[in-house]
Amino acid sequence: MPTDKRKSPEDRKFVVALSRGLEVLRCFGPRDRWLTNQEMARRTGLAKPTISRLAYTLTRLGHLRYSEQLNKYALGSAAISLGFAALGQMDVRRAARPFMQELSDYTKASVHLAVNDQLSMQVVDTYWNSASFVIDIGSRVPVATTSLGRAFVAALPPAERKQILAAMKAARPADWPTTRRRFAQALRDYQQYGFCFGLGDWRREINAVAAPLFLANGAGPHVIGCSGAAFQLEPGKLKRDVGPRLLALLGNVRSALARD
Amino acid sequence: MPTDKRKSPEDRKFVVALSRGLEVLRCFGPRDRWLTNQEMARRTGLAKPTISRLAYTLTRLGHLRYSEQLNKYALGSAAISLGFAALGQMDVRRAARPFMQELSDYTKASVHLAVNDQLSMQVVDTYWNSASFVIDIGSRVPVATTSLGRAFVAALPPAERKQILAAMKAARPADWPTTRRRFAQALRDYQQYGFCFGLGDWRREINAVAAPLFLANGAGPHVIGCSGAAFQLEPGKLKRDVGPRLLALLGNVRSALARD
DNA sequence: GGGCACCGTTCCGCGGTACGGAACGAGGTG
DNA sequence: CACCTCGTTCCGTACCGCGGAACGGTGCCC
Repeated sequence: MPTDKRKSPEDRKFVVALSRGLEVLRCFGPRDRWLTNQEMARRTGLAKPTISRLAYTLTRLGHLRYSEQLNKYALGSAAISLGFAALGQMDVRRAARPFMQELSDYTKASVHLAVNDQLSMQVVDTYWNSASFVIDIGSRVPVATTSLGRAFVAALPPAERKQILAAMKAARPADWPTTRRRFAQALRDYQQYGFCFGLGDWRREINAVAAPLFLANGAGPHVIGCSGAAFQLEPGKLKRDVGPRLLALLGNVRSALARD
Repeated sequence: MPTDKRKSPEDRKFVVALSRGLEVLRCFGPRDRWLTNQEMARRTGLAKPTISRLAYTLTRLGHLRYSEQLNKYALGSAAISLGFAALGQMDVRRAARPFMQELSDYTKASVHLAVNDQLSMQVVDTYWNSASFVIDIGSRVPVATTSLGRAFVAALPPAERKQILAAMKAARPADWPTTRRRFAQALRDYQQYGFCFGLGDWRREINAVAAPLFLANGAGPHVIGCSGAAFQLEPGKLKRDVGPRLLALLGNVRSALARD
């Protein structure tokens, strides 16, 4: 469902075997460390022998590893390594570090840097102070219900925004009415303030603000957000204090990036 | 060269297209953010049209992104996301955190957690105190010349050790005599002390110790190491103070992992 | 501005590769 | 011991990916 693996009308450029292999890697969520052949087949919709071959190939390349006793596969170190190669090239991360740390110090809450992947926001950097509430590096949070996701969607050009909203509708039809309303609000917030809110709808008692950061390098927008206990970050404070500081932070990051 | 992409005698299970696609992703090192079609072709040894198709596929899947004005490709957010999914499942990382922090506090040097990938060690977690010397998360260091790499190789079962040494010989024939000698020494160090040294041969004025950590989950050995300025970490101190503390750290991590 | 060199994409026919239904083998269970 | 489940292997065929060659675009130099 996520991407239409079926090649469009006459797409001879699309290499199906590669796409399928990556789809296999993708079915390892944070939840499931070990997957059986069968489970991968179910998730990807591919035939068992196909999975068997792809998994074999991925194992030989180090992207998966195999447990003899469990007869199950898990992600291997090559997969890690691949992601980190990508991470090392994110100079935003380096540039944003001191400012994120500073905001975290000021708010006593956690500050996150995230990028989008499918219907999740992938947290690639985190700062926190009191050990109150921690999303670690590597966590993924849903686009639909978090300030990070809303800021991302709000920042998207209309065409792409439509696409991702459609994907969300398809993924969770039951939640769509709520989702739709929340994103409409998020869009208004973004236009009015420059940032979006998440007030207890991802996790109760957690409030957050987030704002997008556009870079010159042609990547999708990155998002920086600040989240913490609801009693500590009431909506008023987010709107009048934390949000504006977040925008200032983004400005600082942009000029730090422009400098070098 | 790294892995023999050419299928062995009669390996009908190996999916070449998938392997090639991943090889394309692999050619993005920390150094090179943007690669042209041609450069990828050169590095992988594949024909231009092949690269073109693979890159197209990877771009559609979000693992690469394309700059219209540069006519170049860079790693995309899906690649990041993939790596982090793997990272999130490394509970070693969570378990080791407090102990690594502690060792870093004590030595005033940096402490690293790394996994192996091909001929590099991939640093997946870092702690440091004084801002003296920092290898960030995401860095890669060579197996050949670092304590991290030596500890990894020394910990390998003989058959695999032979393989990786052969790969290193093939990659840098000129350095082989030195490399060979150094690894022989590393092996002795490992047998005698349980850890290996890196004394200025990766970067001058940097000394380090590292030791492997075996886990029950069937993954290759992880490695934890401590590195810092040579004048601060003289060989004697590494051998008598830091090294033994490193071994204690490993013990703590193991029992922390066994607990839950 | 014309010519040239270079690079990336597209074309297209062939070769062989990846596909998946069916058979096989291995554990586990009643 | 028969039965079930799950993963791998077998194998013929369809068709997918391959790469040499042609094409179009861009920048450079004379």
